[in-house]
Amino acid sequence: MIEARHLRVLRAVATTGSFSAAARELGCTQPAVSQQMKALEQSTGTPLLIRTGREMRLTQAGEALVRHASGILAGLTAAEEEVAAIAGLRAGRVRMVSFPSGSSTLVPGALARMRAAHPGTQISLVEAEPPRSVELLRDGDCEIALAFRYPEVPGSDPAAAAEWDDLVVRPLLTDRLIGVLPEGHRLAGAERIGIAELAEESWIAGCPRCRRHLVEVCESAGFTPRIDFATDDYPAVFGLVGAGLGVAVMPELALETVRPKGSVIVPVEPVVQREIVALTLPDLARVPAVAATLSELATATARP
Amino acid sequence: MIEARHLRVLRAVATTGSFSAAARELGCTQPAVSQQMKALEQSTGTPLLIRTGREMRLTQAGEALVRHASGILAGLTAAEEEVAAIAGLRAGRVRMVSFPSGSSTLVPGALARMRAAHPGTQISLVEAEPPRSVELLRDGDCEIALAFRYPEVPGSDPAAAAEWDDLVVRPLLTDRLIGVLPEGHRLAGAERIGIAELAEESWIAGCPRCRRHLVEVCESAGFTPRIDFATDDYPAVFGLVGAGLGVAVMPELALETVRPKGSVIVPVEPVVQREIVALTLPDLARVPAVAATLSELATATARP
DNA sequence: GATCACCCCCAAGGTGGGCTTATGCTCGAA
DNA sequence: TTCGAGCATAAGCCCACCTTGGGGGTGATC
Repeated sequence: MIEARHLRVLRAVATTGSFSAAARELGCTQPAVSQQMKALEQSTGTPLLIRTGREMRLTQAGEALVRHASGILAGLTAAEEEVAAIAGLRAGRVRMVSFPSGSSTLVPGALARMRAAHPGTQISLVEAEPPRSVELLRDGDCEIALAFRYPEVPGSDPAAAAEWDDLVVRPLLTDRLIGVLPEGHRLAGAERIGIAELAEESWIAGCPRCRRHLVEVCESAGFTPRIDFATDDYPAVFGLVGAGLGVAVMPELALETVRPKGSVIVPVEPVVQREIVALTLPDLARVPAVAATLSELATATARP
Repeated sequence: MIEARHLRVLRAVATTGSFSAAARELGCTQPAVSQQMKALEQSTGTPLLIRTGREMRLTQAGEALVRHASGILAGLTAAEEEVAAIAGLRAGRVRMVSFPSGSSTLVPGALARMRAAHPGTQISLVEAEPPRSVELLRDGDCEIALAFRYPEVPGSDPAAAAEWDDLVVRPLLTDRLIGVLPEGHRLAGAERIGIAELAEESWIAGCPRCRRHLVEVCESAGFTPRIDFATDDYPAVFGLVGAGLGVAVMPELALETVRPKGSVIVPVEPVVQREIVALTLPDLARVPAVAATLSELATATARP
């Protein structure tokens, strides 16, 4: 087995013409060069150098090795350079998956800053809801998944909390849920309302996880919500509420891109928060481009 | 510094998909693979593998390394193969230099056997007299030099004996010198003649070294030969002797290709022998193709 | 749902190789 | 002839690698 280190030494000996000069060029002592060449000749089984006292010449086998050495060492340095480019953020690809209201608000700024800071990196974004996005992450189809989670409601199934225990969970910000009522609702003018006050209302729920959490919160408040509609399209929620078909709770973050029409928003008690997090795999968290993107996401969402 | 061994392991991990399978393929234990990959990741400074519990995937940097690995490892195996071909006598070049009467007699058979036994080798031959041929050898312009030497005459300069003390000297055969007389010479019918009987003759000498030795031998026999002609062309020697211009001594080997015409050959006393040897450099003597050629020369000249 | 098999990581021990320093030898130049 | 340069060798130290043994986790199977 020829080692690349041996080829490097052999090439230095061939170009400089002596062991001592090669040692100086390689930054080691002359016996080190001497021993390496002896080891290389032993591993190849044939002499590579001719020591004539006057000068150091190559045998035919030595010439063959030197001829191959340039290509091999060039390949090695090219590989090192490419890896170093990825490690040094001069290259690298980050595929991000985000849930809809996150991609429209949190992500763009972070991506723009990432591109500006590290022009060589390629950041892509697709949208997917949390269960699917985590699946993409685990399957290797993305590097970062933006997801959200609700605080655990006492008495509910604790399985959800362990859902991401093998992932790196990086909290980005907490998003408060607010109530959405029709404009003419009896509580539309209230400063804040208790969620139990909406026990008799018809409810419009969001995605399955949001819906599940809504039920848990309502049940801990003493009632089971009557859910007539379920959609994770926020403009549709506003439309349904505005049409008087029910009430809803909605992440405050959604309001940054969707304007209520025919409905009013009211803070609800108890304060329900969802936490928006970035998820990645432990190994990926150490990939420079991924780490940098996570940092950009964190700073982009840091609001004092 | 990326090492070829690491690339080999990484490629095995990438193709097999697990450390254990790679270890089986490489013939080592699984912790060895694990440690090698850790070392490689540490030397590159970035994760290369994603351990998801289920399967082992490559990061982008890992993919880049594997992509380069094939070329690098192919280059290494190609280099090993070429060197192995030279070491295994499936390739290799031997440039031989011989003095004229050697090349016409000793060499052809040895070269033919060499070609037959190792068809991949390339044997070439050029002619040069000993001082020049040794120079070619020392300058790296040939691998084997055929030369001859005379036994040291007591009282003469011992420098000649040390001329080749840094070379590998492989004796091939000893060549007896015989006297050449004109057909009508008074001693032409003798069974053998003492060299002192030719003290008053006119002499025809050969190459400078032959001439020098002739003088030494004659002087130890009590006379100084009168040398009127000097040529190392044996047919010319026969011509000169046949024309009655003098007497000569000549290697018996020369008679194999040159037929005397107008002259007779007579053994002389004391028996003067020259030793024909193959010379090479110590390092070259260990080159397989050179060693094989030397063996062929030795067996070709072994006469029971 | 429990067990089994597989796979990976970690720690410890032993062995081997590589580098360095120091020394001797040879060769070529002044 | 002396001096400097260069290579080889030996001894010693240190690091790196490999192996063995044990533990934790996961997925499949009964």
